[in-house]
Amino acid sequence: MLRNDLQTLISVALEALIAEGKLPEAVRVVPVEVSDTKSPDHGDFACNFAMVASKKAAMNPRAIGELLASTLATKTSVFAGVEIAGPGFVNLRLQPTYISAYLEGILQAGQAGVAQLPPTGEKVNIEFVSVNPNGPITVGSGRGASFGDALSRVFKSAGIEVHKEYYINDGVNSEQMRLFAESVRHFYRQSLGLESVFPDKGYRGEYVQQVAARLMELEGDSQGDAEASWFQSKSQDLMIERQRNDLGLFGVTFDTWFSEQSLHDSGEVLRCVEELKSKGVADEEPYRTKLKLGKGGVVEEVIKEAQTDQMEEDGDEAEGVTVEDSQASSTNKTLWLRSTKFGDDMDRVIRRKDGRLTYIASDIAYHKDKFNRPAGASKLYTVLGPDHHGYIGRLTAVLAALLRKGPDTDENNQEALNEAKAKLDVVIFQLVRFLKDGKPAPMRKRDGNIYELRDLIEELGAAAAPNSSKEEQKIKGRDVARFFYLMRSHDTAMDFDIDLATKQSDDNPVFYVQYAHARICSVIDKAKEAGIQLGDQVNSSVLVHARELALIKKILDLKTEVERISKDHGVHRLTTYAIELARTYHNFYDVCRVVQPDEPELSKARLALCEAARMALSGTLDLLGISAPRRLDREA
RNA sequence: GCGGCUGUAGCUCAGUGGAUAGAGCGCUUCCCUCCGGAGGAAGAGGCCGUGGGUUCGAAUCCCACCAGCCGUGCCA
Repeated sequence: MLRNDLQTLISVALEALIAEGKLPEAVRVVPVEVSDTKSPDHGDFACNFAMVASKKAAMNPRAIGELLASTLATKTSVFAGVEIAGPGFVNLRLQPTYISAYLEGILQAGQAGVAQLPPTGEKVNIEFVSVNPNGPITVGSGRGASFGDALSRVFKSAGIEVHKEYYINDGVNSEQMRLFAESVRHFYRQSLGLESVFPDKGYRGEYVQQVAARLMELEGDSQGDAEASWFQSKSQDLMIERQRNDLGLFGVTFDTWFSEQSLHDSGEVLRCVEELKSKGVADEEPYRTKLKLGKGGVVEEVIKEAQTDQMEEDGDEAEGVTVEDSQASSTNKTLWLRSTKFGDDMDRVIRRKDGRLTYIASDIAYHKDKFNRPAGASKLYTVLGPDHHGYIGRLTAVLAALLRKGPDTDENNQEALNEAKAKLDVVIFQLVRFLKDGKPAPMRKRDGNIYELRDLIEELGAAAAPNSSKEEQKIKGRDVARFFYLMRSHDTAMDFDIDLATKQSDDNPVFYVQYAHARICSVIDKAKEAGIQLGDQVNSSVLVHARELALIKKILDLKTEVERISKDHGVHRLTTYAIELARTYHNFYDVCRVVQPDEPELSKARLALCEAARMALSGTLDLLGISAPRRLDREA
């Protein structure tokens, strides 16, 4: 890459200066950074080394800059000029042919290589969406889905092996699932004309009735007297299938759909619980530790409270799972995970007095198991919505408890906690609000219906391509929805402006980017008609125009973006990059005519540049999970 | 009480500790002998919430405060 190559050149120059004794050894630890310049007056790139190293070298920054500049200036094939400016910037003005020569590398690497970094050997598991199997994928989950999927794509592009995972909360005795199943049962019986009472606090949404209708289709009318457990298992499967379809419509797929219940069935949960007991991080002593935390998470007070019967009623453990195993239910004591040893603000219940296990118990087994996908995974990412903020502490504590080695000492516990923090990254995305006619649109309606992701996709698709087929509308809707979700940092609350998203015109940034791609394709076609072909030998050195060079530099930036985003998860910057790349292309197009039959060499080189820009645009859109159409037609 | 997020142009928002803080929309102009005008160029518009600190240098990092959104405690 261009930037890396410049960094290397500077590092080599610095080494030479150190060897000659002109710079002290101490500056070796100062990192070399190459940054963009704001104004073309400052050259192509700038290096701030002189200012940063000034203190270490005990030298005036301009003096360091002079040394560096005069050394670099001898590389006349690379630099057209190296100047000191301002407080000590070394401004690098590159030879146009040095920049344009990079075009050949881009073309050789091809579409697959335009954003691809070499393998790092790192392996990660990323879990996202994971909504309960008692409802559809909502527009709220859409944010997590687009973010998690795009982040996975960026990881892969950054040379990291990725396993995408969806966790199904299908523990058999969850209260929510029971209610959901009874609601389905009610609608099923009702349609048979059987007597039925709608369950208290049951689910009324249209999708519940659709599940009942689908059951009728698949199983006929013979199940009117079937038990709730039958309905639970069947409706759950149908709901998961629907979730999978909706996510597929959105372009999101998973490598594994992992069943919570499978961990109970295999006995893995109980094995893990025993393991924690034998390690001494879980016990049945009748007390709970709570930490009163002050500012910055400092422990102000440790409260050790005796267990009362009332504690058993705590709401946060309400979604328990009954274990049929007699040995588990035979005990009459609460089993505590001493998570306060690992940074949690209170101990958590693993198993209640009556033998029911809480979801913490499954989380323990699940997190242990996750490291197997991909085999030897070194890091787990969990993408959660804004209401799950409280999970960070307890999930980290769960993992730390698993990882703890040696006896129960503060040092060992702290070390385990540090390791857990390094291996588990819980990424919380913030709230998304939908605006329609300038007003917030309700996510959950009074009649029990839910604003579903599939509704959003259809709505956006129909607006973007009113005369197209349903299939094309779905693609359009998906493209617009994903782009809008990803325009803002996952870390900040966003407004999704449906009115703007439904515009098929200038204002809509998705089409601005896709238009640039379509425009390039059109130019390539036109060139072909004029007898100028891609794939011919290209002399890139004829590309010396400022707009041509700016475009090449912008294309090369894609890998820099990928590398950075793989570290800080700022996926939204890809949308900014896509817009900037499109703009840089339009700038080029406006001034540099590609197809010029009387200038065959220049035409070929510019055509090659068009293809490189096309690959970069297409590659960026692919990272976002958005299509790169060859044509874009405005519809009435 | 504790935690998270936000505060940048009239509006919606970008912004890697760096030089004169950017884009889109809106507003005022301009560019089709033309490869797709869903395009391009120019202009007006800013105490970067407030006050301290760190730094050669802060919209960016740290602390305090103000305002807003969201989550979640304790008193049991």
